[in-house]
Amino acid sequence: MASTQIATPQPAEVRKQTILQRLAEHGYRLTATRAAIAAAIAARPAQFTARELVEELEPQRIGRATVFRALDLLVQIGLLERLHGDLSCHSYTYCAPEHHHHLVCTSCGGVTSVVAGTVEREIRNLARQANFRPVTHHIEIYGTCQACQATN
Amino acid sequence: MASTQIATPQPAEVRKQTILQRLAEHGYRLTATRAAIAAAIAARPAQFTARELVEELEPQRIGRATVFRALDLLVQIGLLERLHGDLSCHSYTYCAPEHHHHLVCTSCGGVTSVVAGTVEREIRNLARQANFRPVTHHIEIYGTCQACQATN
DNA sequence: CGATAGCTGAGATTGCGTCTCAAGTCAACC
DNA sequence: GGTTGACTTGAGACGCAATCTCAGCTATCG
Repeated sequence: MASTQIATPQPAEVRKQTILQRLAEHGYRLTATRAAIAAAIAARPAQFTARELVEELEPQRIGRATVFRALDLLVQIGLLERLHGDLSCHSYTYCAPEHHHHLVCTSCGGVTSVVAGTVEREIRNLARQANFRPVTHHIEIYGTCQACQATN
Repeated sequence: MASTQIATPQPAEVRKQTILQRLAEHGYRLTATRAAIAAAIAARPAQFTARELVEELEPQRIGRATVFRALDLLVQIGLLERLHGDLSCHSYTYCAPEHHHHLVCTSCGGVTSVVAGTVEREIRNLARQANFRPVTHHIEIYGTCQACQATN
């Protein structure tokens, strides 16, 4: 097994079903509202903000509070992750539950997840040299994805 | 030169002077208000929030807006950096302008800056494998610093 | 010293995110 | 197939950080 894996994105329908299944597994009820939220999240190509989701779902009479509750739930379950862009506070991205990092394209906004064993090892080395006991870490790499490199 | 360097903190007075000098270099005026803000920032041991700074400076009749303007300025110049804790949105930390990463102690809140050549290299490798052209990246490592390990 | 561009503070304003609570709905159990 | 109880929801109020505005002030330069 290579130390670096690039996650292949799932189609929207699969993602929606995954979200609903995971909610059920964790003992949450399957409601029409949650299905609508799951569909909206699954349909988004990459990262999105809470605000966007709220605006998209408002015409369907789904309240702000409900959207925020659902986002929190999904972050907790591990199906969404918060990203920390420098400008707007945080955005969310759908992702697999294992530990991984993000390649964020500043041109198209696309997010690719990678599992990076080598980097993990170096992080641990680094912390040890500073007598620091690492618990968790965030790595976000900003740049240009292959598709956007081609079009520019 | 080792690939990993742990930055040694400067005394507060030096930091304050550095801030004022940098502002002048960038063509900004040196005012009593900015000196007070610089002193307040320099006196803080580690990371701090905008709110803390505002509260500290309010009794001196320094307005909210002014503090935020100063923070933005210093981030732009590269003397402050925004950190992204998971809970409260962002906090600031004083830091040297070169590229580096942070070891954030979740117990005492202390921030240590490290320059990590090896990790940088692995990041580039990782991006190359994904056909991604990296421009910048953030690495934040959360855990327990040496002092806090001892007291627990 | 005088002019002016930059800086400042107070308060209004915006907007994200949270809280509350009554009403609605799912799911388990009979 | 009903009943029950706990979970879920929407609307609006709310709290709070951050931004905006604008009139007055001041550092800097000539």
